[in-house]
Amino acid sequence: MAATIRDVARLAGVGLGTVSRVLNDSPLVSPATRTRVLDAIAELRYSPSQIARSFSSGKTLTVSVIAPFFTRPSVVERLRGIESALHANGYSLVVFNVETSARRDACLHDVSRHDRSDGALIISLTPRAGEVQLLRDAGVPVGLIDTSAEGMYGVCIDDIYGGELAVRHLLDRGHRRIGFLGDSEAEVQDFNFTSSRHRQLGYLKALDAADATLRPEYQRYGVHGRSEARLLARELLQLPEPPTAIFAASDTQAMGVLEASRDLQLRVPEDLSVIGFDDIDVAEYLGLTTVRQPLFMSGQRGVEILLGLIGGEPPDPPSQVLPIELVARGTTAPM
Amino acid sequence: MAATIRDVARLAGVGLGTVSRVLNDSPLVSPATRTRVLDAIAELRYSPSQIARSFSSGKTLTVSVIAPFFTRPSVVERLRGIESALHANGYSLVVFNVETSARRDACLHDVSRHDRSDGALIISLTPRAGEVQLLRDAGVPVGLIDTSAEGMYGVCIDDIYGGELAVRHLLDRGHRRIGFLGDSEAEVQDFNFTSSRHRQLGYLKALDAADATLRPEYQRYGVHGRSEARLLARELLQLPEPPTAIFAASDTQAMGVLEASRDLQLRVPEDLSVIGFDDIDVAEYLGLTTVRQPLFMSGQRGVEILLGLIGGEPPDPPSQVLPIELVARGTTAPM
DNA sequence: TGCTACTATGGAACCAGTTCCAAGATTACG
DNA sequence: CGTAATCTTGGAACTGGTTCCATAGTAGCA
Repeated sequence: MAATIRDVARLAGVGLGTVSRVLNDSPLVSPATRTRVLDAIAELRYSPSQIARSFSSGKTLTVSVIAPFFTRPSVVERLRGIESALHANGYSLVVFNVETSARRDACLHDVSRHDRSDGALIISLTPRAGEVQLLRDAGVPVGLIDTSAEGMYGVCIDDIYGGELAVRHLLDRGHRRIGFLGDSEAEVQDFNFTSSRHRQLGYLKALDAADATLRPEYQRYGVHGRSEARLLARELLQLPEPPTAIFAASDTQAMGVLEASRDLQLRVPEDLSVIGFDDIDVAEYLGLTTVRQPLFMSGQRGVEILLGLIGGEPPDPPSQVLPIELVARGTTAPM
Repeated sequence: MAATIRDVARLAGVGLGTVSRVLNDSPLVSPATRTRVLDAIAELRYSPSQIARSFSSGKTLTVSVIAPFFTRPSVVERLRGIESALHANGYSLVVFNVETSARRDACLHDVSRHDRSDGALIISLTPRAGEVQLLRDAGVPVGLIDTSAEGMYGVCIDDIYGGELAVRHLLDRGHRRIGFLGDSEAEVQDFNFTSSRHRQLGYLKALDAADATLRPEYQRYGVHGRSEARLLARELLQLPEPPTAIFAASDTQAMGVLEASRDLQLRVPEDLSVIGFDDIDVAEYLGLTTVRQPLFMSGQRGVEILLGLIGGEPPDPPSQVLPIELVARGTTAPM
């Protein structure tokens, strides 16, 4: 049986409280006593029970992270930022991977039960009005990453502006027939993802500002993934009057577009310009032009915000907007 | 203030034990009483404190996962398998990302403090003899994934055989000048990674069996990563008598080799055959020939083993070896 | 009817820490 | 030297569950 704080107290010949004080680095212990206690701790190879500690103090030093499809490169990179910042602050992270809408709802609901963790970070999933209310009522500290919601705190980017940035890059190079490829309606609804839609809004806005004709058939939606995007892109490229450039709502989907152009023997960027979003690791390898967002940093900032909330300080401003930038590589060219 | 089990007992007009029994689905409660308790629970919107529960029962329903470089695609895929299996069994996972040897040692040591979790899964990091002893003494259930150690339990693959498989594939296609590209000595030492070395042993074994001359200059080592591999591959390919095929110890490193051949205007597979290891997601996209190992399944199996251990049943056999297979794609061809 | 066996229930004790109050020891200072 | 202020210290009470023992109630059976 492992030693308890009482065993230590007995061996050191001091009281319970004194041992607790030593453990918590309280200044209210004389050096001599402290030494005696530390010796006893070493002798008994005592290590305090974290569970008992959490139980009595009410702090778990743990944060829950709800991440949709955590194998997606962009999500992984955010998680790395989160882990790094949490670890630096002595916190652990519990990961919940959301791959179905049922799990999404369950996770958001469970978070409000405020138990095993001191707070939660939610990646990319936008809480609906009712859920926001639930979370607020429960009083759980929550930080949003890659999304925002009325009355909640977090970090995000301006996806609309990002979409504009991408499409303006294409317009500037003389493209007028520009396709868009984004997430399926079902996915957007089920998970309440917002970024694909916002990026599309930016696309529409940029086209509008340039007086380019909008063609509904140039906008395609499919389940997020390379192979789905490949099929959609093939459809786009086989239209009677195919687009000369395609803006994919994510780098992963842009990879599907590249595959499709390979399938159809189209050269990129000579016959087709392709631009993605996120600047995930492989984008550089592929020479993919894309809109870069600070993924790692989003995780770090999310943690800062959340730890602030846990400490009782609401961040100001409530929602930080991180900078994004266009990274021009080899998959886009003038017409 | 949240309601406690005592509030529920009072409202339902029953004893503490009875409420606890209802919560734990004990059959020793009459239907009428159960209903009364459930009503009280609903009325108070009571939800049991997980921490208190863990504290008093000694079970945390949580598992720690120690993962080196958890952004590497292969690791992420294993994590997904782990999360999926843990969630199916009502467990949560706490992730520790190891990116330095100091953290590796700290994590392995912390696990033995058996506290916040019921057990641990260790990915790819082989415990050293002293660490094995420490873990055994601490009595913490531990499952190893992608590695094995004397007296410990887990799942792995036969990396030596995998290396042979890869090299035989090249030999069969007439290649005799075959390079190998693996992890740096420093990395292997610091983290005690074994797979790169084992794959190299398979490489040596296959070459030996084929009476192909071994050339020390054909074997290069560098920090795991695409750009490092790219540099090493460039060195290999600029030798007076360059290899006609390269076996990279991982798909990520194989991508570096592909970059290097692009740099040097070498066509793959016409001028150079390239084979990787793991069959990560992008391998298919790149048409990379590789040795596939069941990553997702390794996570699942690891969880099965660990939960068995937690339940008191040592797995038989102690170490499972998962099947691997060669996936021939477009980056390898006959000379 | 009386005795046994089993079901249902209440609640004290326990898990291992933290917190805080009371009290003893020591120091400062007039 | 006495008194107040400050520093140390001990330990009871508390956190919110689970467990288990004692007991009341009930059914079964001769």
